[in-house]
Amino acid sequence: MPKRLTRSFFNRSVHEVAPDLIGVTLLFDGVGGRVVEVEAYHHTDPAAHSFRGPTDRNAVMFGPPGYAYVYRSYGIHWCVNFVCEAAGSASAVLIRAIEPTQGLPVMRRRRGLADVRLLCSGPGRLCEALRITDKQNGLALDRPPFELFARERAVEVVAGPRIGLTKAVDLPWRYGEKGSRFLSKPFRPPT
DNA sequence: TGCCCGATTAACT
DNA sequence: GTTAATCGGGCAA
Repeated sequence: MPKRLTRSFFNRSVHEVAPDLIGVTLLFDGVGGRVVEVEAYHHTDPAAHSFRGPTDRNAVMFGPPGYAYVYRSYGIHWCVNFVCEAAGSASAVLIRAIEPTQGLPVMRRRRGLADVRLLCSGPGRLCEALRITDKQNGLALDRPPFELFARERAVEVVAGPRIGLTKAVDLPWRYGEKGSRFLSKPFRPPT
């Protein structure tokens, strides 16, 4: 039986937590799968929502670690982050892609798609498949409806630049499972 | 109050 | 490769 992650998993540097999340199983109401792609954001990072200080929207990022920060992207999609480090450090990991393992029929229905590779391969896509919205903003990650299970086998993690940014575009703070078919975009192989 | 624009996605050419 | 969709946050005035 896989081991559940506790909230203390997140009470570390966001740059340790982010790669450690690859291979972790994330379920929401029993639906989800293995995390295969994430990005790290830190309050000193110009691309982070917390960079300019606390606001109504990013308040959860300034709270204690182990909670979900959900925001609206482009007025259309929802994206979910896991808050890390000590309260007030305002750092978080954006969950960008999941390899679906649990609840495939309901995810297909919500997404209106049959192709398993497109169900959760992107931050907006996975929130639609798991039905995560702003109603989940601020929820604890170690309590239902969230469930997190430690990885059961080793995974090979690769890093690269984050996606879709106009600031701090070169920081290599995107992490993913090497060779996964469920990434939102492939990682460029080292030259 | 007004204006610009984004941690995206899908549907184009 | 390019672009529309769509709207709240954040900042200037």
